[in-house]
Amino acid sequence: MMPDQEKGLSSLRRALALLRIVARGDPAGMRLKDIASAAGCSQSTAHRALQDLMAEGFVEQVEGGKRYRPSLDFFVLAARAGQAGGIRDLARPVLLRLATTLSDTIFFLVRNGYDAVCLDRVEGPFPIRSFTGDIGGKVPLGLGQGSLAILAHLPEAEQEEVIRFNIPRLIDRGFLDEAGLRAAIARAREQGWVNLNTGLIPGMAGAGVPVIDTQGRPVAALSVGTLAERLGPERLPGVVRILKTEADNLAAGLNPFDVTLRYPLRSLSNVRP
Amino acid sequence: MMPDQEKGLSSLRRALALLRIVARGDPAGMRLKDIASAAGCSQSTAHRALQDLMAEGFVEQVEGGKRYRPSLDFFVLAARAGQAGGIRDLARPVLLRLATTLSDTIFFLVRNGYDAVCLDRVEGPFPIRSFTGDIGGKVPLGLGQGSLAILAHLPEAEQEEVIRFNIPRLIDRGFLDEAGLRAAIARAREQGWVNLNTGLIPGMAGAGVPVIDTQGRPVAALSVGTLAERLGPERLPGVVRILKTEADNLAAGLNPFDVTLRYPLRSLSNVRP
DNA sequence: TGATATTATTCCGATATATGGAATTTTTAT
DNA sequence: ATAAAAATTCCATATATCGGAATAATATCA
Repeated sequence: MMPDQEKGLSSLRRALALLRIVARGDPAGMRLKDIASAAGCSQSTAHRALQDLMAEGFVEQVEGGKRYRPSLDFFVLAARAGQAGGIRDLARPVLLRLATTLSDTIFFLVRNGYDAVCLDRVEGPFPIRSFTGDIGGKVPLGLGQGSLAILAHLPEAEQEEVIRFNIPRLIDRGFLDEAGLRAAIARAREQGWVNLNTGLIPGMAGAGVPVIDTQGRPVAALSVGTLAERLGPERLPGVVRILKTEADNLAAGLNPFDVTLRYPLRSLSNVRP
Repeated sequence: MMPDQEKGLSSLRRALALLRIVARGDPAGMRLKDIASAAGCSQSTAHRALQDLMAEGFVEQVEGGKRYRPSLDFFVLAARAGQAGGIRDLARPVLLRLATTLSDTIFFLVRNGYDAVCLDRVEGPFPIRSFTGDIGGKVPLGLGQGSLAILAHLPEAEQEEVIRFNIPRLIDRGFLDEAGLRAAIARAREQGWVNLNTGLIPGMAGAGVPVIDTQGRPVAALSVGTLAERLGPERLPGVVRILKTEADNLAAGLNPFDVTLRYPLRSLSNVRP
C-alpha cells in the first residue's frame, strides 16, 4: 500500500529495522507477516533475518507459538546503554540522597536530541505518574519539569530549533501552545528552575532543575514529583535549593564524561516534525 | 590470536555480535580497532557495520571522538523489551503496594534460562545493594533471595540441570558450595520462601517468594531487601505473608501471558558452564 | 611544535550472500 | 473435518559483502 521505504538499504539496516519493529510492537509478540509488511520486505527475508536475530539472542519466540518478541537478553544488554557514557552511575547516589532527604519521587533525565529520556527514578511514598513514565521513557523537550528545565537552558539558537521541532509534538500531546511554552521557558530561565502543577493528575506537582556541564550545556535534569500540597510556598524554596545543590554536585563529577549526544536519529525516533 | 569464532556467520549475525560487543564494552565508548578484533573481523567490515548501526540509531559516536558506544535510543528501545510479554506492567502496582506497605526495598525478578533478571525495583528508605544491582541486572539462579526462590521451586529435573550449570558460576562469585546450595534449596522449598542474611553488606537481610504461574512454573519472584534488624523473628513472618499474598495476586493476572522463556541463549549470556 | 606511529576510512574486484517468488508444510479458523 | 491463512523452505539470479591495500585522519612522542 504505502510507498516503499527508501530503497537499497543494506541487508543489515533492514534487519535492524526489523528488530526495531519487533521491539516496538506488541509485548506479547508479533506475527511474521505483520513484521514483514511493516518492514516492507518479503516474508522470506523477514523470516531469515528473524532467525538470525533469534540465534543472536535479540529476539525470541513465545513458547509454543510463532510470534516474535524482543528477548529479555536484549533488555539486559541494553540496560547498560542507559549509562550514557557513565552518567547514570554518577547520578544514582544523588538520587538516593534526594529521595531520602525529600521523601518524594525523584527523576533523572538526560537530553537526547529533541527529547529527554528518563534514565533513573526513585519512588517516594506516593505513586506519581510522570510524562516519561518508566525508566527508559522519553518525552519531547519542554514537557514536564525536568524536560522543560533542560530546554530552558539551551543556547538560544539550539533552543529555537528544538522549539520549532517540538511545538507540533507538544500540541499533539495536548499541552501548551507556543506562547505558553515560551512564557514557561522564560520563567524557567530566569529562575533557574521549573515548577509546574500541570501534572498528569490533578493534585500533583513537581519541580525540576537542569544539570549543567562544564561547557555550560544542560545535559540532564533532576526533578521531583509529589502531591501539590507538598510543594506549597513554604516548602518549595527549600526543595529547589536542595535540587540545585545536588545538580551542582552531579555536574562537578561530569567533567571526564562527554554526555553530549549527537543529533537525533530519525530512524529511532518516531517523531513527526 | 584466539581461534576464529564459528566461520560463515551471516553478515547480520556478525553485525549483531558487534552491537553486543559495543553494548557490553566501556560505557565511554570503544575504538574501532578493538571492536573489530574482539569480533574477529577486519576493520573494514566492522567499520561498515558500525556505520549501519549508527544510521539505524543503535550505536553512536562520542561527540568529537571516534569511539563507539551504545546509543540512548537503543536503551529506550529495549526498555520496552523488559516487558517480557507484559509482565512488568502487571507487577508494577504490586511493587508499589509492597513498597508502601513494608517501607523497604522491593525487587521483581523473572527467570531467564539459568539466570534471574531484575525487571523492576522500588526503593525503600535504606540504600540496598543487591546481587542483581540495577534494573536489567542478572544473577545466576540460586544467588540472592528471589533468585533462590525461583530455583527452589523448579521441577526437579530442571532444577538439577540448573544446579549443575550454575555451581561453577556461583562458586566463582564466592558464594556457597554445592552442599550449602542444596540445603538452602531444600529449606526454601519446604517453607515456600527464602530468608537470607548473606547480603552483600553485613547488617542487611532479605526475603523472597516465588511467583508461580498457572502451570505451576516459578516464572518470577518478589523479594524485599532491608536492614537485618528489620527482618527479625517478630517482623519476618508478617513480611513473608504479605509477599506471598502479592505473589498470588500477581500470579492470578498471569494467565493470559506466556512468560515461559525459551532456553538460554548462549550468545547473549556470557556464562561459563 | 614537528615528526612518526597508530588508527580510521575509502576503494576495489572476486566471491559469497541476500533477495523475492513459488512450492510446501504447518497452524489457525470455520 | 475442511478450508484459509500463515510460516517455512527452496531456488536461480542479482547484488551486497568481504578483507587487503591505499589513503586520510588522529594520537603520540620528542
